[in-house]
Amino acid sequence: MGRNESIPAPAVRRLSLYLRQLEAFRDSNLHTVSSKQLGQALNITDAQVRKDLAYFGQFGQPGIGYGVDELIAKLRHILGTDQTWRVLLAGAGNLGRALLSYRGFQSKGFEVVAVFDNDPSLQGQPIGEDGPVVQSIEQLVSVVQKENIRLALLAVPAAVAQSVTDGMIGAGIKGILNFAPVSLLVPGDVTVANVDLAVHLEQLSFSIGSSGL
Amino acid sequence: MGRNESIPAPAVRRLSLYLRQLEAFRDSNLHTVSSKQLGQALNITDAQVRKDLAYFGQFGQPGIGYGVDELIAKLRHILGTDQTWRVLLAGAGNLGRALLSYRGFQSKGFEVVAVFDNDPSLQGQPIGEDGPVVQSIEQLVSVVQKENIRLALLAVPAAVAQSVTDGMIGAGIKGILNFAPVSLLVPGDVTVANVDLAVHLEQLSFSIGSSGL
DNA sequence: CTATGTGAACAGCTTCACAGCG
DNA sequence: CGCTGTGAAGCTGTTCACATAG
Repeated sequence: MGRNESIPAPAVRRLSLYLRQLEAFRDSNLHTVSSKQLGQALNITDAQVRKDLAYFGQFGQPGIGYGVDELIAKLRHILGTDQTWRVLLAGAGNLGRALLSYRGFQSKGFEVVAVFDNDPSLQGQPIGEDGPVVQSIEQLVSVVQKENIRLALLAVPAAVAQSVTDGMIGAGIKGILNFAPVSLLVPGDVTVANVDLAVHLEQLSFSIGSSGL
Repeated sequence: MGRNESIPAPAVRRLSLYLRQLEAFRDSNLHTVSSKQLGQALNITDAQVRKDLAYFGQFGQPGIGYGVDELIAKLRHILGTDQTWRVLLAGAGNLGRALLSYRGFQSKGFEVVAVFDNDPSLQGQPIGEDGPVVQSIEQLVSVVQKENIRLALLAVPAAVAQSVTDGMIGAGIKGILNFAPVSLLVPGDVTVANVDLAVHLEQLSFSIGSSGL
C-alpha cells in the first residue's frame, strides 16, 4: 500500500494524456513545452497541468517550461510503463481477437503473453499469425503463477465475467481491464478499469438528447 | 441547450449502471428494489443512489423502494434510449469490424446504419453476413444528412482521427465515441466520449505499481 | 519578461442525518 | 418501522493569483 493517499484519480488519468501528447510533440521535434501549450492541445487549463505534475515532483524550469524527453521518461516511470507488463487475455471471441491484433499495446509497454477461452474448438490453436496459443480456463491459475502475470484483459460474456474474475484474483491477478457489461465486485487490493460501450453511448445519447432537439 | 445545468456528470454516468443492474434484477424476477440493494450490487452508497435518481424526479415510494420495471422505463427515457439511435461507424479495420459484430448495441437502442472507410479494397462490400456496405469517406456528408445521423463511432487510425472528426462535425454529427488514441478538439455543442485502452492500462499499471511491489 | 510551483479561494460532488410518508 | 427525498455538512478536486526562479 502506497504513500500516494492524496493524489486525485483524475490527475493520474490525465498523466496518460500528457504522456501521449508529449510523444506527439517529440515526434514533431519539439524539445521544450510549457504547461500552457500542453494544456491547449488537450483542452486542460495550464494551472491544472502544473498542479497535476507537481503531485509527483518538480519537473519544469521557470521561464522555460518542461523538457519533452525528460518529462516523457518521468511520466513513464510514474505510470510504471518503463517496464513491460505481461498481460493475459481471458476470452478469445470477436472482441478478444481484436484486442490481440491491436498494435498499440506493445509500444505502450504491455504484452499479451497468454490467452484463455472455454471454447474447446479454439483451444490449442494460436490466434492470428503467431499469437499465443489458446488455453482452457482451468490452466489459468498455474500459468498466472508460473509467468507471474498481474494484469488481465477480461473479454468474456457478461454471464461468466464475475466467476472468471474470481478465479483470476485467486491466481494473483491485481488489475483487470473489464470489457464485460457488468460491475465486477473485487477485493480492495485489486483494481478494475471498465470499458463499457453501452455506458459511453448512453452518455452521448443523454447529452445530445438534452441539448439539441 | 438544456435545463440540466446542475446535474453532475458522474451522476449521469451512474444512471447507466443503475439501468443495467435493474435489468439484471428484472431478469431475476425482482419487482421492487431499495436504494440499498441497488447500491450494494454496484458498490455505491444508498444515499448516492437516491440523490442521483432525485436529480430527475421522485421515482420511489417511502417504506417500499423503487418499482423495477417503472424505473427501467424512466431511466431509458432520461438517457434517451427509449428510441433507437442511428449510428455511423468510421473505420472498418479490426476494431471497427469487432464493433459491428458486437450484439450489445442493438438491445441498448443503437443501430449502426452506415460504415465508412478510405480503403478502396473494402468499399462496396458488406461487413460480415449482412452488415452495411462500406462506403468511402467522401460520401459521409451526404449520407449523414440524408439519414439524419447524429452519433458516430470513430475507429480510424490516430493520424486521421481529427480530420475525419472535422468532416463528421461539418456533416452534423453531435456525439462521437472515439477509439483513436488522440484527444479530439471539438466545438462546444459536440460531445466526445473516449475509449482509450492505453490510458486504462496505464491507470492499472500505476495503481498496481504503487501498492503491491 | 516568461513560466513554474503552490497556498488560498472556490466549486462541485458525496456523505450525513433526519423529517416525513407509507 | 422501513425507506425515500433532501437540506446541511464535509470532502475532494479545480482555479486563481502571486511569489519566485531563470
